[in-house]
Amino acid sequence: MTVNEIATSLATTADTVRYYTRLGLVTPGKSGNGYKSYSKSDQSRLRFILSARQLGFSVKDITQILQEADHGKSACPLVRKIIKARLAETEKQFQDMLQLRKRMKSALKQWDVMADKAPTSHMVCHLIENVNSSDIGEVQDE
Amino acid sequence: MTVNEIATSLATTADTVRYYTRLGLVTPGKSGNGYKSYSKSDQSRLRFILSARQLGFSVKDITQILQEADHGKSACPLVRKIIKARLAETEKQFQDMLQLRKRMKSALKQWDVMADKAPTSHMVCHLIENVNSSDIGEVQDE
DNA sequence: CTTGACCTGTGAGTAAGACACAAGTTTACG
DNA sequence: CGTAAACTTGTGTCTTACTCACAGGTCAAG
Repeated sequence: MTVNEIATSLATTADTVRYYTRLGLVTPGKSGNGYKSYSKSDQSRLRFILSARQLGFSVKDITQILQEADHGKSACPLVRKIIKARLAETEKQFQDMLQLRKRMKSALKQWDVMADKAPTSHMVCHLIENVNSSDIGEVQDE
Repeated sequence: MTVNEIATSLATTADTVRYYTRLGLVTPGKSGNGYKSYSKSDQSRLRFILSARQLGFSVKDITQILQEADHGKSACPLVRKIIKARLAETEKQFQDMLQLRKRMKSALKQWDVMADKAPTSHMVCHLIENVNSSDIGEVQDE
């Protein structure tokens, strides 16, 4: 299969397949014309990669996992370990994003009743500089 | 003030201040020794930048806003416009992250009762390849 | 034989800094 | 006064996971 064929068969883009190929995660053969030729097992491998990405594994994680598997070891213990770390990260990012969303919504609300003003030397935009962080629920240190 | 002084006064890092300086968002003077010298108004400007970042504005957004303000125009209309766009983006990312978290949690749960297996030519790690995506679509949080 | 659609590899661009490095400067101390 | 530690400077590279651009090779149709 050519790049485009395999990409569409996996519902991804040719560029993405080329990217993983470039990193050496898949190693297609060459057909007579010099084009890369992807086999069924390349397809399995790519399917694995795409599934793992969907689960929040980084490409680096996947590289590691694939290396284990290529040495004949079971990658499962590593997979279990990594996903726990990634889940914790995602949880953190999730909370951060929740906070950000809260700040943004609160700001928009406050701004509804505020006028536009011209900038001064010590204030660029009073909307931003005067955002009421106690409303926003932000915790300042010191 | 030196880079470190202003950075700590704003609870950020010297590298971040240098980054914004590099982009030309602040233009400190030089003191005799060639070190950059940040003034009170540089400090105001940096405070504005950091506040805007906290509200989800990109550095590019901020560059634009600062340009308006430097031409003496009120940046408020632009600020209002941009934050709406950013809030929509954040909302999208938030939903995406919610989905990801759901997938991750569901996978972890499924894997609890699954054994480790060695890889085969058509399967790298059955944990990932056998994740039941229909389950994933309907899992509830608890 | 030409046209246009496909393919190739490589190089650069993205966001927002973090980190490295060589070199100049200031401060403290013996 | 010498020097070593602890600062500072600019510049350049690294990160993620692709995405796009480019110059050129290959192939099927007319």
